Amino acid sequence: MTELQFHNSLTRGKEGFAPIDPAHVRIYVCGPTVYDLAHLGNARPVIVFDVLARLLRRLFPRVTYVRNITDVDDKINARALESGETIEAITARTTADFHRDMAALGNLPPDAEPRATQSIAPMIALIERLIARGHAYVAEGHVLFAVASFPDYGALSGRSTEELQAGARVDVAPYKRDPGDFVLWKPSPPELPGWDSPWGRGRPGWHIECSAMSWQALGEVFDIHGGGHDLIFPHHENEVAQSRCAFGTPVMANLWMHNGMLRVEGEKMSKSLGNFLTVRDILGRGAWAGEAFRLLVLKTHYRQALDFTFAGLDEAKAELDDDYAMLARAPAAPELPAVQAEMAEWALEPLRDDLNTPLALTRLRDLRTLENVASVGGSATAVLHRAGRNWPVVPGLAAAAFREVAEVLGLAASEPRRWLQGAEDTGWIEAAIAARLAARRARDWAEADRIRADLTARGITLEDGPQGTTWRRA
RNA sequence: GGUCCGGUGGCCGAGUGGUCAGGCAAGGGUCUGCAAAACCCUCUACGGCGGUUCAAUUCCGCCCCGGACCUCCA
Repeated sequence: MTELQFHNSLTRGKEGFAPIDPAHVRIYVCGPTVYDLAHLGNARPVIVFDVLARLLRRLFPRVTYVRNITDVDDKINARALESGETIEAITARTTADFHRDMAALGNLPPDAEPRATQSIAPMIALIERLIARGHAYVAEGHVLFAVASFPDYGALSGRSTEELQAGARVDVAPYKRDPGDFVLWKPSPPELPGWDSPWGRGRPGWHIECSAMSWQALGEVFDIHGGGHDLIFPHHENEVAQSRCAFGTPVMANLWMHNGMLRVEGEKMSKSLGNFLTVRDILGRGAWAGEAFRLLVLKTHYRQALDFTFAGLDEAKAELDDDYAMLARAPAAPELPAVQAEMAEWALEPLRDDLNTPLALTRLRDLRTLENVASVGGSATAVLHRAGRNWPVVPGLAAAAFREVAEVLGLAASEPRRWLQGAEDTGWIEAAIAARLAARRARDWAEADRIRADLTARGITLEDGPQGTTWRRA
């Protein structure tokens, strides 16, 4: 059995994973800023860490997965100013949209979803602690983190303080002691959201919320912190500085996992390029699109850059069609729990090695082939050779293992018939099939073929099998 | 410019110091009244140049190409 190991951004290498509390794994992932519909780049970390959470739940007695909602941010303020909609309305609507979109991509909700606006008190407590310990200072109504007070600053992103200073932009606020110092708290004018604080009415800086919310939900030090690769600097670097300095701990989280960026048709996704795609845009292509996108994402290792293409989305749909066709014809699982468990473990094993979903998917496809061989006919030799096992080829067995593995990946969650045939009224199709059956019994092949051609023209594919004729939408 | 990550067959995409990735597409076959599905076969690649090694796509160096980040709201 492969040791459970993950790539740690902190050490830039793979490490064996052992939770601080073996009975309880604690994960924090940076969630969305709710000012607009989720785009494809937002969806990737949600899918990746959903699979991670599902895997860990299978391996450990208890998992707490926390993903925040950032509902105080200047992007939100700007949006409210230009649209006239209230901040509360924007964040409430966008949060609901986010939940709906993520569910449509097959993601389970996190165990806790704290909101920044409901975590102001712990943020203030944290900032007070940082000031008391000499890691933060007040200047012109702002509270700033003093980078120079934290020797390990830059360790996560792999930058020295000198490099950071050299890279500092020209406009450094004059009240900063050091160009790298960042805002913990800033003053708010009356027209912007604000909370009373020891430093006057104000609002939090970007980074402090995650330190506060992870602390509240998971404690001073926890197991895994995740997010997009672009968050390593400055966001995560600053989180680490805040949390470690506030609590005097050697780490904030033991393991830092970052997913690669998503591109669209070979280009960076941006509004100016006109290739900005929201999750909604994808979902609008059909009932199949959410799951197909999920598969597309999982086909690439999470740390690699992912190039989204519509051709790739269609290919993912075609693969799911075949998965569901197999599931639809597979009989109930035979009573061979030990073999079934072995098959599932074999397919799931790559996930233990830094969440290698592409390899797990390859093995999932091998389980599909195994089931097809068992229930339709063919040779299992190649698959059994790859697996290095001599599993019995019994109808229903590999399909049961397939379902088990697919559940960890959050795939194949739909009812097969529904996926293949849709939800609309299908009486006319059944009638046509009956008419064709009558023609075939009468050996009237011309009429039988005419009926099939007619159905084909309407996007219905017929499949004659030993149990009669079934159909699916093309 | 700095730091980091990549370059695999028509496309996507794992992995490995030497005997199999896989998927999609394409071609051929088995099966089928004809089909579809399924299964089988074919297509045998690892950016360039050096180096280490009995052996490198896999390790090392250099180069080329691509991408990410380089802060407090552009």
